[in-house]
Amino acid sequence: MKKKATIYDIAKELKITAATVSRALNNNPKISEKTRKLVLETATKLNYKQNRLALALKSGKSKNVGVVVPFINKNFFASVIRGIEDELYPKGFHVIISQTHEDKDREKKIIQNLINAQVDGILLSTSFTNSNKEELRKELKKSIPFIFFDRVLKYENISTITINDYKGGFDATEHLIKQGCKRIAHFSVNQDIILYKNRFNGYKDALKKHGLPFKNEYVIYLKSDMEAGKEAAKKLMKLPVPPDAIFSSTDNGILGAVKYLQSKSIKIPEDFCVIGFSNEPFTQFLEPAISSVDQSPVEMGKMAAQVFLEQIENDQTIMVQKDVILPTTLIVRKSSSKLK
Amino acid sequence: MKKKATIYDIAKELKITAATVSRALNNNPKISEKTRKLVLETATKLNYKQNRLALALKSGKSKNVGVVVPFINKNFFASVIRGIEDELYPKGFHVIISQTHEDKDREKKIIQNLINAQVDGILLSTSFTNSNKEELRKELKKSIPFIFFDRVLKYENISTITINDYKGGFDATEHLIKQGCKRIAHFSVNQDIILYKNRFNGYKDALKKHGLPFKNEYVIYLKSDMEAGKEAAKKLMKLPVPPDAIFSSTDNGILGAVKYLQSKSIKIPEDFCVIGFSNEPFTQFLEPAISSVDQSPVEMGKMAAQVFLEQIENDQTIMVQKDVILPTTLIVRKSSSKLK
DNA sequence: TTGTAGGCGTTATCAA
DNA sequence: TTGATAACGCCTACAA
Repeated sequence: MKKKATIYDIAKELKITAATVSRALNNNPKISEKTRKLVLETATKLNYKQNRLALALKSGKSKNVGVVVPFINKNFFASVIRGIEDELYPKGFHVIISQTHEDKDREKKIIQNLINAQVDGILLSTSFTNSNKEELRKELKKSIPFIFFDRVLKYENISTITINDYKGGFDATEHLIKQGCKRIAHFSVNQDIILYKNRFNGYKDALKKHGLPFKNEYVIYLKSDMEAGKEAAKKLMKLPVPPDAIFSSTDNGILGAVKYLQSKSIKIPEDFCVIGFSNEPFTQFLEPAISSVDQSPVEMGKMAAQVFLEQIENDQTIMVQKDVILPTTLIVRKSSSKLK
Repeated sequence: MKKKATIYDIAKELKITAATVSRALNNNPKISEKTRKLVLETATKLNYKQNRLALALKSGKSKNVGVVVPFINKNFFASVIRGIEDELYPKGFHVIISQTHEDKDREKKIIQNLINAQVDGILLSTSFTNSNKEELRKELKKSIPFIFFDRVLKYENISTITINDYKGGFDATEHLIKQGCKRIAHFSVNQDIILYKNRFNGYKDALKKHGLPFKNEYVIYLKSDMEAGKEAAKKLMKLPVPPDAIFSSTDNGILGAVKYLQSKSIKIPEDFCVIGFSNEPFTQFLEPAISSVDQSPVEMGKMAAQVFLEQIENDQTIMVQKDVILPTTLIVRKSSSKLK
């Protein structure tokens, strides 16, 4: 358990000074080949490793970025992080992850902690609702780039990466209409999170475009889990005029609905069409396979990382806001394929 | 984009010295109430944040830990990381994640990078095979704790967290036998990864215990994906005497097998029983729901974190090796429920 | 080409 | 109770 070697150890060994060692290690041109070679040899001999902490303190750049998500063990977020890490690792950045547990206070604390740790930027998908927007603003008035992805809040000078939730909702709904569905219900979630509102608006506008009436009783707000989906489907099917299709803003919700409908021997897609959102892995394995809207989460992560890198590079200039909207892809599977 | 405040800024503001400010901020008893209050007020006024980097350099403790996995967007690893972060965050640690992409060279480099970044410990699930054991040893001879989880290599003084893969394999196989299956096949993976070998051995011993013959042609080595599972099942069913059950070391493998069997109108579980390993979320949603062996990945992460914390605390004493073996849980679902 | 010296932000030791 | 100073490991003017 011996102490780690420093440039001073190398210097002492060679009877030169630490500055020279530093230069040799950093390929500084102003140094003789002999010394460079000698230093390099001694470095490996002593098993020297550069202390990134010292460098970070000196340079003011930690080469760490913070990524903040509600939970990491959710396929969507894990995939975004995959994209971020894939993109940032080759540039020498380390990715620090933190989970908010959907807790506002925890989120705030996490952001402060990351700032204290001198991360070079923070990429986050918020648990905050708009009501907390003002409170969060203070934290964001820092000298590092913040980038929101997926669950975003709009602030001046803060970049965002989202998917086109509106179009995703619109396309999914229009697809159901084109399959001949006439009474399309919608599962939504907390409207404080803007992306759910956007999907909802896409749904409404698709109905309008095709002359279908919007009915309040066909819209249900539920948590994103299977049990809630079952309950919601049950409620819908008890209506005097039940729907003949559901567009759900979450795959978990539609999963519950499918299970409920199957338990009532309602045939999908013949009698009832469904489509979810997120294209979770399980949707393709079910029988029937469930149509869904793909969000390409890995791409989202890469894009967030790229925007971050851009902002880092232009640090001389003004921090420029950039709002990237990624396209969605409608994945049509059996659950909504009524027509041949 | 103003510069961050330091304790010197506070000191200057109050016409005292930085040392005093430091003491006030750290609740050092040797300080007057007045000064403490004044410092605290000025700190918030100037929006002072402690620079963890400087502290880390000074103390030699970065309060960061590295977590190394093949890919983060795989449910199992994401869940382990969830457990790790949940456990470590309250203790003030940040979790840095890196992905090896199953690439040995990349893994080695990642470990070096993390050490350079002065992490206080590294928790990893390796991509190395035993053939690379010696090469990796050098990296591990450092002054920080290393902890292997799930995919482990055994070294002296390095702790490991695994599940009881042997018993998981044994229980799964025995369960199939008790359901009346007589010709049980096995899907395995790369035998260089010890956990697959252990599951395999559990399978063999269960057969032996119940007097069933072990047949080499019933064992197939495949990659963990659906397509490979389909192929493997096809191969098995073309045998002169095809099996009547499969115990697979991966859920993805068994998923492919189920799809193939269903395409051939073979009834599960009536005519054929299957059981997987890992209890991936999708297994419970399929029709039929697939039996599997649960590995409680979140628990594994928590345990890995706890072992790390123990080793950090005892840093005065010898680093003591600890091999934790977590229990598996057999999850019986329809796919292997032949008996009523 | 190499050495000297200062500083990044903290804390700890010793003096006052 | 407070101040002065050194140290953590590295880099970079500036000087030699």
